[in-house]
Amino acid sequence: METPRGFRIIPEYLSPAAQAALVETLRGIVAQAPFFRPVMPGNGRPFSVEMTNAGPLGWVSDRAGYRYQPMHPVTGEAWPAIPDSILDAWGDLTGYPSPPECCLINLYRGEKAKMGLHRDADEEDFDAPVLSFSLGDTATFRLGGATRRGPTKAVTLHSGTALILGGDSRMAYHGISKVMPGTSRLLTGGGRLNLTLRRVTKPVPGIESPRKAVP
DNA sequence: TAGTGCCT
DNA sequence: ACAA
Repeated sequence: METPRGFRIIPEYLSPAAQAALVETLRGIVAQAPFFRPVMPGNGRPFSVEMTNAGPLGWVSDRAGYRYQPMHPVTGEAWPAIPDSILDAWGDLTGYPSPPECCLINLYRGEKAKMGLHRDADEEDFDAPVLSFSLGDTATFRLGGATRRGPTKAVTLHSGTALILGGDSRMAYHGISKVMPGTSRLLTGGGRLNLTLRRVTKPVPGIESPRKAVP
């Protein structure tokens, strides 16, 4: 298949030291917002991955549907803040003028943990790219096209790899078809973490919303 | 249809 | 393909 122009993959974007530091930060986030297992809308079938979020809005799924919401579905607490290092990476890699509002954290444990073909379509803003980072065990990512059926391309994601779905690939179907247990020692107890950053609401025109004051 | 489970 |  022809690779879309807005699709970018940056192997080793995060150094081993940066990965270790990020995992440490994520430990704090997970302590505040524990992983939960979402279920499918309607039939209530459980996901094979566990999830939590950081940022003003978190992505959740339950029998009622997919949505973004400001609180953890189990604890009712607000999501923790997105780490500064991740916000910096968003600016660096996307150049998008507004910050991401959701950092979805997916945990893949064991051979059965997968993510079927889907597309990120619950946002209001489809202009912003989707940025994601891989941590821990190596995985096979599949990139499809504009429909759920049709050919897909396999992309291997190692720990530290950054991936961007932007432009003509923003609405492409994609998923994780396989995770190879034991291929990384980054996470205690093994497994794979994926961080997905998204802008959810449309930025208000004229507001650049920098998070650091300009001296 | 962000699900599983066959089959080729 | 499935079946809600």
